Amino acid sequence: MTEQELLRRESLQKLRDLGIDPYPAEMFEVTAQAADILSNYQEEELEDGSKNRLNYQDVALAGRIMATREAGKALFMNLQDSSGRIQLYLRRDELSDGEDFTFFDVVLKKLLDLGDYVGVQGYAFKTKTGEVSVRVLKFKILSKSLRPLPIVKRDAEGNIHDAFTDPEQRYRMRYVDLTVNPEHREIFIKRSKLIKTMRAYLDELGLLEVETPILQPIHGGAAARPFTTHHNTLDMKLYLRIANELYLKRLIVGGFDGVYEFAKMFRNEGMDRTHNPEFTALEFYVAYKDYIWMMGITEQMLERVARALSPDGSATVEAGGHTLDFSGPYTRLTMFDAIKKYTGLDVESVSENELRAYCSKEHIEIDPSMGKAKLIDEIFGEKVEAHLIQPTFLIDYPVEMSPLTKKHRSKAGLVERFELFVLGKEVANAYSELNDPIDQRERFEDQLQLAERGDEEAMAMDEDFIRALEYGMPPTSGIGFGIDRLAMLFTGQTSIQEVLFFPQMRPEH
RNA sequence: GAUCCCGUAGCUCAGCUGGCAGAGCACUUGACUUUUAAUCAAGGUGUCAUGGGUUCGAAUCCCAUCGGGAUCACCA
Repeated sequence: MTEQELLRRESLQKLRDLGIDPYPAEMFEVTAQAADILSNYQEEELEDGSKNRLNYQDVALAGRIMATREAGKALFMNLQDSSGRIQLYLRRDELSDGEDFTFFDVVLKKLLDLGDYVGVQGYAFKTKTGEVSVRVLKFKILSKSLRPLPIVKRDAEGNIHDAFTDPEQRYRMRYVDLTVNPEHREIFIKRSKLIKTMRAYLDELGLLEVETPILQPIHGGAAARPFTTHHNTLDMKLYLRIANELYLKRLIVGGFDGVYEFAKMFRNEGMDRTHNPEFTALEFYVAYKDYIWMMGITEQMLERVARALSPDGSATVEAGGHTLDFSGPYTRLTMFDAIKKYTGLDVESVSENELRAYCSKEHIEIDPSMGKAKLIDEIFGEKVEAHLIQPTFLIDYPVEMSPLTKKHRSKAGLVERFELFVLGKEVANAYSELNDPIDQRERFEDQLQLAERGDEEAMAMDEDFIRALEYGMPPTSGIGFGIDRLAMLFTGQTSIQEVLFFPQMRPEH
């Protein structure tokens, strides 16, 4: 243990010796928050120049002590609660029992440490320098802190000194990060608001929030490598879901007109600043709609999110050096037109071999297992994606890349699918869902062939899903949003770890 | 998975042409009844990530390992 930890344990024992419980059991009733008092405290000046305090004259607050400034027989502290920080002013004569100054001189000045949780009762006032503070008449220790917090100081110009910045420590000890870096709290509050706004919108649309299995016997609905686990009683292999799409569509088969799920997905793939092994998706499916309807819904929903998260209610977001405008309608570009626009290449009229030649010339990595559709996707990823800064719908994908999507109503070889790109990144993926069970079986069979060709991510046949479609699924449109990506976008973060409370880390020791 | 950078006090960091382990904040002791990066006086911080090597001597140079970050590859 370090010197400071030993000292804190000694303080703990001394408190007990004085008959003070450092971890009392009974609740402490809080009647006010720091931010409320700071923004709403009022006083009036009387004719004789004295002040008449108008509100918060009997308040109880609780939180952590984050700074102390001793001034002889007076003491200033900064108390931090979940709303912010407020200054406390304590006087020895007001916190002592007659001539016994033990509580002030020993407990408050010696045994109290930064980071301790305390509860105080008193009244709001303004100090000589004009700072709204709480004059403390009763003071109670609620929980003793045994480790020193990093001390982050902010000077009069707002410059931060000795910030707690090491990403490794911030992620491993997020509780410390959240305590000392209020700007990081804000990211998570915004994330929560993002999800709340989306949920409210979907509820208004009349969709039903549902939950579907995380442990799945077949990992369907996306192209990705799964985590595997084992159920002892059933003695069978199970997969952590890589997607929930096939389950949500079963619910549409079952007669729900619209369902949504905020779902943790698990993918056993690489980790970097935009990928965590577990991540959150919002998926929703609505009967009797198509992908064109879904584009309109997406525009409405994201515009509402942008306005809810921006301080002034505007639909624009500053991120990655751009001002992103989420008010619809967004640009709609077919995949082939997008490639033509940014490369001049007309992928529709060229052969697979010509595409291979183009990729070699442009140093785009390809392998023999790739078909024409995959080559087009590679070219798109290399040459187009990064240009799609403002929200853009990319529509009408080759059928081979989209085994769960309905064939295009008028364009042969394509499907009714769109992906939404913002800041060069995909944030949503939507289709008119394939509901023809015979076609769906053929698509799964094509996937099996891809698997035999060496594609590790090809989808597996799901007989029960086919059976469900055979009973009949209404025409349906569905979409999936990457919630972490959206959170990054709307909070201006470039690393997924900054929008996850507990990003995946290697073991510490 | 590959490449590069980083790891020194509780926190932020300096020290790296090899020669006694450093600063600010935090902490300890004392002064101060409206301070606020409080101030003033005095004081102690340590497995220099871990293990090995070179050397009279290693925080410093070399090798390996662990952890993190950035870039690339794969993916959402």
